[in-house]
Formats: sequence, C-alpha cells, structure tokens
Amino acid sequence: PKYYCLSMFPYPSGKLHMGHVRNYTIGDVLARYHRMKGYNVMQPMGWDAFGLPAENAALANNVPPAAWTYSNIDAMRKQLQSLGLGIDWAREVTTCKPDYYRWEQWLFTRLFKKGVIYKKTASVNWDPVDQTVLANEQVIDGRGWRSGALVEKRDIPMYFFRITQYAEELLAGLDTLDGWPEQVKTMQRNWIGKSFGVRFAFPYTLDGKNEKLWVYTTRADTIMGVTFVAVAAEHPLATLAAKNNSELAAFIEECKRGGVAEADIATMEKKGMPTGINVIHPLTGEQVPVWVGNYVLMGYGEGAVMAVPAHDERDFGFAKKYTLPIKQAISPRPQAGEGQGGGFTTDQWQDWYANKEYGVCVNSGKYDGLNYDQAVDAIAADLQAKGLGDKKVQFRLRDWGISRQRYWGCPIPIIHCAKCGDVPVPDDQLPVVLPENLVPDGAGSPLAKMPEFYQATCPQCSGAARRETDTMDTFVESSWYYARYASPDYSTGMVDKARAKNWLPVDQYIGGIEHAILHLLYARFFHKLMRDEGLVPGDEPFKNLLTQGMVIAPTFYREQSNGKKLWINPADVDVKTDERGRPVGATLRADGQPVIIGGTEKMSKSKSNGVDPQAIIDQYGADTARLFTMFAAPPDQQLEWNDAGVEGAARFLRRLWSFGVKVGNGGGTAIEAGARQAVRFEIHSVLKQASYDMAKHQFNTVASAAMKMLNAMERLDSVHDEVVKEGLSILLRLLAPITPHISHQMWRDLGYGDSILAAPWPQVDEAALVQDEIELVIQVNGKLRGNLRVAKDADQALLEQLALSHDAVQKLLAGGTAKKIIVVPGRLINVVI
RNA sequence: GCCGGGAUGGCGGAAUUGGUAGACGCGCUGGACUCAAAAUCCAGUGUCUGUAAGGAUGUGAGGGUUCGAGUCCCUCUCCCGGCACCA
Repeated sequence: PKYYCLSMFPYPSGKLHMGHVRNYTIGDVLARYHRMKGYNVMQPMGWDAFGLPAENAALANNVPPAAWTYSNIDAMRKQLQSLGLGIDWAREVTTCKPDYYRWEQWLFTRLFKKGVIYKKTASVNWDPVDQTVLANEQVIDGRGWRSGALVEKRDIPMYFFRITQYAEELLAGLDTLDGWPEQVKTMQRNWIGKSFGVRFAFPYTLDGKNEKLWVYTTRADTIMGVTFVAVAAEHPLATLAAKNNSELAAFIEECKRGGVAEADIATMEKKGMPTGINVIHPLTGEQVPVWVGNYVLMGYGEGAVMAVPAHDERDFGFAKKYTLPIKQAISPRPQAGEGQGGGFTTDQWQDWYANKEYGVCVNSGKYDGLNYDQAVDAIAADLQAKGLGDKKVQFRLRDWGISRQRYWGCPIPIIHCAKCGDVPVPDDQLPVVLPENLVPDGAGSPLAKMPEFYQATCPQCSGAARRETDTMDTFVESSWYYARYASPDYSTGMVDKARAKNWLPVDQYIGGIEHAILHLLYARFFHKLMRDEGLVPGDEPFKNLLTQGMVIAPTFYREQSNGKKLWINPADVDVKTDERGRPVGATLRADGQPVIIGGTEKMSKSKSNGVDPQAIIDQYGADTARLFTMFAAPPDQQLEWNDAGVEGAARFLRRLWSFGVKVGNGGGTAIEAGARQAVRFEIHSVLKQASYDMAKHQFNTVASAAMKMLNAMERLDSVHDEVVKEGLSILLRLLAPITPHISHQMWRDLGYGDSILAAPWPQVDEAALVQDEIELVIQVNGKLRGNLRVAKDADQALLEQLALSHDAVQKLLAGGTAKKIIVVPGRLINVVI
C-alpha cells in the first residue's frame, strides 16, 4: 500500500526555525514508521517561493526577490538535509519557477472561460503617500507601515474565484473527513457559515421611481420590531443620499478611512448617521428611516441590514447611542420565561432578547403567539405573496479575490483589449514569464512600469493590448502543490493523471493550526476544481490532518532608559533558582547583572527568544534535536523550548549507546528466570502502550516508553541474556522513526541486520503479558485506602469478602455494615459506607 | 467583536477516555566517586501536618451529577490561534 506523507512546504525565509524542525520531524517520524509497517512511502519537499517577505527584503537590501529567494532555498535545503529527513528530493517543487506556475496560469485560463473566475471591484488598503496597496499585515494601528500615513479603503477591479459556488460541497465534504481534527472541521463549518433566513425588500420611492432596498436576515420572526435599516457606507443608497448632504458625505468619507481587516472593523466603535431617506416596512407599511452604519459590510449579503434593537445586541447598543426607538417583538413563552428574567426593558440588554428558541411573537399583529419556525414560515409566505422576498439559504463564505498589485507572484494570464475585453492568454503563449531581475521600490508593482512586460497583442483581434500586471495571491500556488508532487517533472500538463491517481489523496498532511481555515479550505476548493477538469481522483485532497502547535520559549529583557524593553536571548542568560528549583532571578552571562524574566511566548525575532535549530544540530546532532522535539510535548500542543531538556535527551541517547556497547562486549552470566519474566512483562506492556500511542500520533509518550524500556533493562544484574537481546531489538525499532541515526548504527553494530529501515515494527508478545496475580485498589467511599494482591480470576464474592476484611476498611466500618460494594474487574473495589 | 482551542507539582507533560492523579523527562535536595570540579551513579522530591506510622488537602475559579470527576453538565476568569492581502 502507498502512504503519501506531506508536511506543509516552507516559505523560504532563509533560515530554518524551530517550527520547521517540528513540522518536518513529525512528518519524518510518520514516514519512517509507515515504512516499517510495510508501506510504500512518498515524502516530498518544496518551496512556497512567492510572497511578500522577498519584496520586503528587496526594499531593505536592494536585491531582486528572485536572487534572495533562490539563495534562501539553497541554504534551507542544506539545513533540512542535516536533520536527516528521508525526503525524496527528486520531487522538489519550487512555485516561483515557470515550470510550476505555467500550469496555474493554464488552469486560470480554463476557469476564466468556464466562468469560475470573474472580475469585480473590491476594497483594499490604500497608502495615499506611498501610492500603493498594503497587505493587512502592513497596516499598523490604521497607518501604513513605511509611510505612517492614515490608510484608506479603495475600490479596485480584481479577479475572483467563485468559491461560493462550491460552498455546499465544501461544507458537506467535511463530514467525510474522519481523519481531520474536529476543531478544524468546526472552524471551517463556521467559516462557510450556512444560514437559513429570509431575503426581502423595503420598497421606497425616489425621484418618482419605485425602488427596493434588499436585506437578508436570519431573524425574520423579529421583523415587526424593525425600527430602522442600516446600510454600508459604500451602499448606492448612501452615495445617493450624500449627494446633497455634506455632513453625510463627510461621515461616509470617515467610514472609508482605516483598513479592510475584519477584526479592526468588528472592534471599532459603532457609528452611524441618518440618510434622511425613509423606506416602507414591507408588512406594516410604516416609514422606516435608513441609516449609514460603519459596522455594515458591503461585501456581506446585501450590504444592508434590518435593525431590530429589541432583539439584536449590536442594534440595541446602536439604538441606545442614537436614541432610536426600541420595539419589542418577542416575549418569553410562559414555560421558558420562568426564572430567566422575562420582563422586557429598554434600559438594559438581556441575553434572552436574542434567543430564538425561547420566545413567541408579540406586538406583531397576526403573527402574535407564533414561535420562531412558525413565524418565519408565515412571514416569508406573506413577503412572497407581495413579491417582496422569500426564504433564502445564505453563506458567510465570500468569493476568493486573488489579484495582488505586487511583483513577486504568478502573473495573471489575461490580456486587456479595448475591443475584445479581458482575453485569457492562449495555451501556446503560456507561461507568462515573470521577469526575475526587477527590484520593487515600494510604490506599486514594477511590472506596471515595464512596457516590455505589459505591452501585448490581443490574441483575438491582434490589436495592441495591455497585459495584466497584477499577480496572484500566493495561496493559489499552495493550493495545488500536493498534486504536483505526484509528477513534478510532467511537462505536458498540470499533473500526470496516472501518477496522480496512484498517489492521491495525501494520506497524512501535517502543518500549523494557523492554517486551519484559509489554506486548507482553498486547497480543498482547488482539488474540486482540478477534479472537475478530470485531473485528480476523489473529492478531497487530504485524508488525515495533523495540526501542530507552536514552538515557544522564555523571554528575558531589560528596561532601557527610554522606557523600551531590550530583549535578551535565553542562550545568553543564567537563571538562578532557590533550594526547591523555583526561579528567583536571572542574569546576563556577559556582565553578571540582572535581567527581567518575561513570559513564555512564540519564538520570534522581535522578542529575541528564538533558538537556532542549526546550533542545536551542530552541538548535539540531529537525533537529539529530533528526540527533544518529539518528547517535550504532544504534536498538537505548544512546545516549550528548554535547553536543559535538550541536555536530557542527549543524556538518554548517550546512556542507550553505552548500554549497547556493554551488550556488544558479550560474555557474562544469564539472569534468573523470575527477573527475566518481569522484564519481559515490562517491555511488552510498555510496547503495547507505545504502539497504541504511535498509531494515534502521540510521539511524546512513545519516546517515554523507550526510556522506560532502557530503565528496565539497566536495572538487571546482567545484560548478557536473551531477554536483553530481544528488548534492545524492540527498543531500537521503537526509536528508529524518531532517532534514525543512532538506531541504525546500533542495529548494525549489534548484528540485528544491515538496515533498521528494512526491519518491521515490533510485535507485542501477548504471552509475556499474562500474570497470575494482580493488584487491586481498595477504596472506601471512593477514597484510596489500600491495596490487595489477588489471583487474576478471583470471583466477585471473594473480592467483596477480601475487601470487607481489609484492615483499613474494618477500621472505617467501625462495626457497621457496608451499604454497597462496587467491583471494577482488574482495577478496584469500592466499599460504600 | 465573532469563530476555535487551552489551563494538571518549581518546569515540560502522563493518566488505558468516569476508576490508584503526577508515568517519563527536566530542575532541585542529599549521598557515592574526585584533591576539587565536571561527567556519571544511588536515594528523595505536589502541598500542609506529624519524630514516625499516618492524616488532611490537591488538576485555573465557583457550583452540580455520580459509589467514584483532571475527565461529564452549568457559570466565570485568564491565555493562545484565526478573521479573508503574513505565510
């Protein structure tokens, strides 16, 4: 059987960091383990080579992003090799090379023709001083990172993937992914955000024309509580109203200030202003005022929302702030309202106001007394009868905008012709090659200033035309590299279908939890796009997913005279402890003066708490680095870096080595049968647990099992016995995936075979686990009171009798009788008194 | 703000998924070896109390279910990840 083991490929930043070491060690452990289990393993590696950091480096050092990227790749490849990873380098993929991205361009043109890709305008962060588009990351406290200018929103045309067309399938597909962590699936479900609601219109008349203002709501049952409608600043109605209202125009301008990041918008103070326009409530016929609200997003739904202050917390706050009416439309049902503060008051928001399970309509005319489902049905039916709305399924997921006004990315293969419009570049003109010798200057893409690049001929009419100078979001490259690995050399198509069919899907995907939504959702989407092109088999790309935690380390700093903190690397600090080992202070080794102990945080340059993996590998070797990384925490949790812990891992490997030398020396006497049986029991019961842990990817306890085995064998009087030969053979194979170098060498030196890679995963001998006597725990009222050694097949009556006659139980019974005795076979006896 | 996750000795973590809390490792304390130190080896190490045997207490806080709760339920606090242009 095949086993495709894939770790997320790195961005070539220049240096391996601990997160990489962790990611690739986990992948390598799984790959080696599966080789021992008899699988045909593929473990490839590549480079996510386009991206912003290369442009930043270019700005800082005046080097072309290409040169910087390629030299980083060479450096990091060497580092990965020093970790001893069993990678098939013949499959190496580099996304910034034309032989890779030409197929991305090819697929783009196919999808463009199919209508899966389309163009529309969207908002971006605009730096008015540098005259450039900024990534969210480059906006700091609302200002451009280099210019310091206040960032504005600007609408520009962009290409979009119609991912919403696949929303239903992306959602349903999650149910088939049994090998994915539940939390990741939950996050994706919530991100896709399928909701059942009602889309309806508020009619109004403007300049003698009948118009409709559309909104979407999941709470149609509260429609009789609507007291205003809020529209986004970019909404056409807002623009219209601002024409002869300078105050409103100024407010809309204010709303356009600031970036486009949702976290900022959602935490911003909620502000609004009336437009002076009224619309008609579709059911009551009442006039409803329209407001502009800075919290309404044009990109969501209709860019307008009905506001029901009585039953939506955000609307409530807004209404209180601007003293808008609050009209109750839901009341607790008598049975539900009891004890939950049924009284409605406009003074104070209460959580039940928004609880749809729990109320019935009031002040709602003919809908009074209906519960949520009944009310939504009745209201949707009435709206439909008036031609003003209907039930609608809506997704939170938005289409994926992929245009980037940046240089170091895959060129979008479109030619703009005045006559023919947007024309995709024909296959025989692909790839559109990105020139690699440019240096960006921080003011827009250099491609847009390069006539040799953008001057083109229209493929349809042969007239003069302009080539698109935007590049694609780098998430596009990382959405299909897993498929390219199956046939990285294939020059006549995106993937070789036969080889893709052989290797896909990825059996195990490993990467950081921070990719839980975007990357993993885009890759799933891309797989379906490629499937629909007949390129790849199956509906999902990744069968099993392991999301690893971050690598964190302690921080140390000194307060400087200017009040700023000077961060000091942990490697330069000595920590002092009291007689119990509690830290009491730290000093800088260089000057012996104290430093302040900060928190334990994600390794980063800014906190100077990074540990260079290369230094660890050079000092202790790859096996120690790998063992510590696997032992210190389970893979999906945070891993705290600890130099003493690394020392401990090295100590264990040295002990293992000396033990091997001792065994190799031969001679001596065999041990006594009872001791032999006890060690075999220990080794095989530990192995049983370790095999179970390995299968569930809990590598830290597998490493601890190896330590237990060595401890057990070291306690023996003599190492010259068959049980040691067997035990060491098991121990070395248990460790082989984690510490391949030492395991391989000892395996050979001790004469077990040529290569431990060819050895099978060790088997538990159940016969070694059989015991005649077992130890049971005696509890009284659930509290531990003693132990009992009994024959393993002792019956219930005997156990109860033994427990009752136990000294500790007798003492507590004090002559009384037990109420109840609970016997858990093989574990404990609990006497209830 | 919204979505997801986490919290167990001085530290990293373990606990067969409701059944002996603290495996394994680090650190610390004492001892052996050494002129001495390092390395190595041996013993101890949750907290309080007690000479000891023992007793009490203990898994972020507060409540609940159960013979029995780190594990299940409710309320809360703090920390971390993501939020669509960082990758």
